[in-house]
Amino acid sequence: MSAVNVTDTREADDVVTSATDAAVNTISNAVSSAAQSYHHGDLRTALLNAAAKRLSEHGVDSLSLRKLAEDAGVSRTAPYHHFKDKSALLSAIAAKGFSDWHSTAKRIFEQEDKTPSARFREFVCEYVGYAAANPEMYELMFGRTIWQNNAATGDLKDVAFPCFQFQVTMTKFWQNKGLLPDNQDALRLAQVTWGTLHGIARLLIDGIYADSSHIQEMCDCAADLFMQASNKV
Amino acid sequence: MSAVNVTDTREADDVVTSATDAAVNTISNAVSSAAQSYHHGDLRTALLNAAAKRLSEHGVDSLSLRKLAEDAGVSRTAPYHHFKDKSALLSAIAAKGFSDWHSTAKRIFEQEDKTPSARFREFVCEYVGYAAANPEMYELMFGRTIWQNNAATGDLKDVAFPCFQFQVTMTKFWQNKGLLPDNQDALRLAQVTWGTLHGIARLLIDGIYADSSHIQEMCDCAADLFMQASNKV
DNA sequence: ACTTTATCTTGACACCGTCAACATAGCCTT
DNA sequence: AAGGCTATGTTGACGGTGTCAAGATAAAGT
Repeated sequence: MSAVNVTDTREADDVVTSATDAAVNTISNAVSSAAQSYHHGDLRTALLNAAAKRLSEHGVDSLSLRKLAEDAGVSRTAPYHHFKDKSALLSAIAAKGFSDWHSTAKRIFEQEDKTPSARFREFVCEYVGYAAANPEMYELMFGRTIWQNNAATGDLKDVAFPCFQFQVTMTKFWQNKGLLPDNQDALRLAQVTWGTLHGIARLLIDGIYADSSHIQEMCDCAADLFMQASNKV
Repeated sequence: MSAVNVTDTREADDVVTSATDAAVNTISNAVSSAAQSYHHGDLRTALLNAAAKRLSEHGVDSLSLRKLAEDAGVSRTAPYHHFKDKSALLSAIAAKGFSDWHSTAKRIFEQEDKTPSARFREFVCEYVGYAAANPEMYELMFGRTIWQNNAATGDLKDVAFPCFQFQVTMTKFWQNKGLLPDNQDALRLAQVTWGTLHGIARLLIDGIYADSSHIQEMCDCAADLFMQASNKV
């Protein structure tokens, strides 16, 4: 009865292919661990992958748990065994984004062969460029969807805060190198410089009074502005 | 049959108060023009008022057409006779926000009795202060909800663009007064300075690595930064 | 072998935006 | 004044959403 029941519930409308599917499963199980038996095998990552795909292709707004479940070939409520709710799933995606960005930032910052000034300029461009190139991911990472009401998961904070903190570290370095004014508190200055990049990114992403064809000019202008401010009178 | 039908559909469960309601209507009609007859009288503004209230109290996310309709004492689909869709209603609210902000900005900018420097500093504080004091309205005005996919109404653009343009006008003025570096293109500089304010505002509103207790310090830091940049070497 | 536990399933509920079809009432024309 | 036009209201219905509850299944531990 049990075997019949499985076929009934999952493939009642397609008995022919079920045998084939089973065979494929055996192979793909060994290779990619993507099972199609009653228990999925690695639904969590399957959901995250599907979400990342949908996110970049159709935007954060059209991300529904039900669609993701369908993508993963699983019933609507299955995701709830891996994520507390939708917000938790979004947080998990954003966490990966922060992790990636943190690496990128570090890589740029630690290029010993380039002058601090060049690295600073590159960082500005890369930041805005990343946002413009991955608008939906940026929106998710730095948008209210996740952060409002302190809805962020503990896991997310664990990844995001070091990322924020790094901004302060870099700011201090640039202050020491004379690229940024050292008559300002490092934390405030970090908030303001980051705010500038964040603001430009958001204006670009949301299409408010800024066009992607002007990214380079805007970044240059911002970098000039900051570095000019450090040239004492 | 018609009178009976009205009572049936609208107050079938409360025949007792219907007479009282009618009496009240006669009065309130003369005074506040808020009718409760079959035709509401001024549903459009009633909806906008209800929306503004809900917006500030419960946030943009919990704004549903159905709730607004209920607030206005009207059926779910009635709003569709006044707004094409939900987005149009949100645009209308945002339009009022832009109109208000534009006035505020002008008022600050045109204070002849204060020095340009003082006005600049005040503008920075007022901008961020407005955002922090009206987070939901700010989110609506400058958030992706309205602007993404070029979904903004023509009416909205008509109000918002002059508001954006004013930012450039002010920037030029401050450049002329030597408060902002004049070796930068006014449009770019306006985008960057505005971006800074926008970014700070968003970080504050979304609660990302910035706390409302530091608003003043952050504004001062930003203003210092910009004005320092104009002091040539 | 038995039980526990993790995982997945269907069913159900309360929302939501929106369309279609119909009802009402105020206004305009004749 | 009578009759129709149009603006504005109404209910009904559809497909979509997140989420809970209760039951089915399989794997893992005893």
